[in-house]
Amino acid sequence: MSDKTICPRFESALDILNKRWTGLIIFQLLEGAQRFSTIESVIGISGRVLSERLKDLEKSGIVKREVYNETPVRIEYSLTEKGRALEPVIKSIQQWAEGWMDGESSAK
Amino acid sequence: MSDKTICPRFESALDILNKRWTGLIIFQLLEGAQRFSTIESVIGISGRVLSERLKDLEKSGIVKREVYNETPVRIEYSLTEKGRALEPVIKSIQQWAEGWMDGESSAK
DNA sequence: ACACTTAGTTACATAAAGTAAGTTATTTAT
DNA sequence: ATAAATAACTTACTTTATGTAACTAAGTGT
Repeated sequence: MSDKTICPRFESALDILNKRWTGLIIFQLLEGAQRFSTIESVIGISGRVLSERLKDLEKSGIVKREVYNETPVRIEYSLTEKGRALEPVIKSIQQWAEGWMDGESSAK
Repeated sequence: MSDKTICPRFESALDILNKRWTGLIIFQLLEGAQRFSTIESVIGISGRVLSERLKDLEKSGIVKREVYNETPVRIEYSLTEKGRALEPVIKSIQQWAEGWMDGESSAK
């Protein structure tokens, strides 16, 4: 009731995007549908958190989960239209990174 | 030595941007230089974390800290050129948010 | 001396993320 | 038939990050 918020939509967008790993997951899925274990090993996230993030992203309509009954089962995650609409965001971060980051040294 | 990274610059950019509060702090500073207590109350971050974030952002050259010896002392934080270069990123998030988020319901 | 203001910091509590082993279901190997 | 393998998770437990609230330092005003 006293939650003053400077820009509600922007802030709820950040609630999603500003979580650890979300950016990389979306970046990775922009390459196309991928399975759990691929994402896990490519971006180096733990299975526990990847599972959690994918559920969050599915719930917010950014990611779609599809089951293929092959053997062993294949489950693929891909971006929805809403998710693909994030491409300009990712691209703008990339452009900034190319212009201003020096690959090596950084915060951490 | 085994840290496979899909895009080093992009990932180090995310190391900074993808931290909680960083997006909002930059959004807020795009309005102009501001003091600690203003940022703290406007975005609703705790002093402990704000202090930590501002130091990180200063270290990565995104934010500049300036001391004015008035009384009581006034300290202003503002964006450097590198920081202002993030405006397109913030704008693209805003555009996405306007097109795809519905102000209210969202991931918690 | 005492209170007030800004800009922090410190100590402690809670929440989020990392690690590694376990689960379920199905298939292939022995 | 039993054992091992694989994918996609989940569970239990540890470590790290964030939140809360009280406290410090320096300068002014009363």
